[in-house]
Amino acid sequence: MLRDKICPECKSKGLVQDYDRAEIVCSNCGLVIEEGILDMGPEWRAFDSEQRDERERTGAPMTYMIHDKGLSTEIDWRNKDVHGRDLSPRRRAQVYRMRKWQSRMKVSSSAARNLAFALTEIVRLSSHLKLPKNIREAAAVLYRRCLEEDLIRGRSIEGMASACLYAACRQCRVPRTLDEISEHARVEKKEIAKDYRYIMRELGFNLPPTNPMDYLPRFASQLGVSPAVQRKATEILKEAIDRELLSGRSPKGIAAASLYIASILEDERKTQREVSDVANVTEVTIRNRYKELQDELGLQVEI
DNA sequence: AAGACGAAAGTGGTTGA
DNA sequence: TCAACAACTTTCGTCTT
Repeated sequence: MLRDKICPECKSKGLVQDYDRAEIVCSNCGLVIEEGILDMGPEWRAFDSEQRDERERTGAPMTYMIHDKGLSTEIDWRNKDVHGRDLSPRRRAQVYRMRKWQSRMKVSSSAARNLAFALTEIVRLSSHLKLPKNIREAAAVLYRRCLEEDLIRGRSIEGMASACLYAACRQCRVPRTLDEISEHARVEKKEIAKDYRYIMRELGFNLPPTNPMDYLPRFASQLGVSPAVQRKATEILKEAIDRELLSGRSPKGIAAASLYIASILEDERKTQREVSDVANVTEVTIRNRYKELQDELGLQVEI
C-alpha cells in the first residue's frame, strides 16, 4: 500500500520505509515523508530458513486492535473431563485454581493491550500536533488513571486517548482546540468532547475554562506579528479579564479580537480575515468581540 | 478591488423542566 | 427527552478606503 503512494515532491511512486532511521522516504528523490514511524515487523533477523524456524515464535506480531486474536487459552466452566465424567474432588479444586488464575491473566493482559494501543495513539497524535514530551506524558498518566478507574469500558480507546491528550493540553496550559485534535484523531470531535467531559467528571477534575491568554503566543506567531503586538494584546486581555468580559464567550474569539486590536494600535495592522484564519473563528465573531472590548475598555481604535 | 460592517437566518451545544 | 436559549457561523448587501 505504501508503494502505491505518490511522492509529493517528484510525483513518482515508490515510497519505502527506512526502519533504521524510522522514516518513510521516497525511493526516487529521497524526500522524507514521515518521521518517527513504528516498526511493525519482528525484532529479529533470519539469514536462512533454519534460523527462521528457530527464531519464529508465534508468527508476526498481532494487531492490538483485535482482542485476544485467539491466542489465549480457554478453560471450560463445567467440572467434567473430556469424556463427560465428573472430576475427582482433588482435580476439581485444581481446575478452580486454574480458572481463577486464568481470568486474572486475561484481565491484566487485556489491560496491557489496551494501554499499549492507547499509548501509540497518543504518541501519534501528539507528534502530528507537534506537542512537547511532557504533554504526552501527562496524557499517558491520565489514560492510566482512566484504566485503573475502569472508565474505558464501553468507549473507544481512540476516543479516550484523544480526550486524555486534549485534557493534558489544557492542564499544561498549552491549549489545542478540539478542532485541532479531532483533525488528526480517528474519532469525531463530538466523541472526544463527550469523553473529555466524562473523564473530568469521573476523575473529579475541575479544569477552569481555557484562558484566552494561553492562545496568544501561538496565534501571534502564526500571524507573524511583533512581540510588541503580543504584549499589547496581553494587556488588553488582562483588562478584559478584570472586568469579567469573558464569561460565555469563546476564548478563541477573545484572543483573536485582542490581537486584532493590538495589531491596529501598534501600527501593524492585520485584516480581520487574517486573524480569523489563524484563530479559526469568523470575522463576524472578531467584529462582535472587538466592539465589546472597544466599548468596555474605552479604547479608541481608529479604523 | 479589498476590507469592514451589520442584518438576518441557520447551526450545534448547553441547560432546565 | 424535549424545547428554549445564547453564542457562533454563514451569507449577503452596503459602505469605505
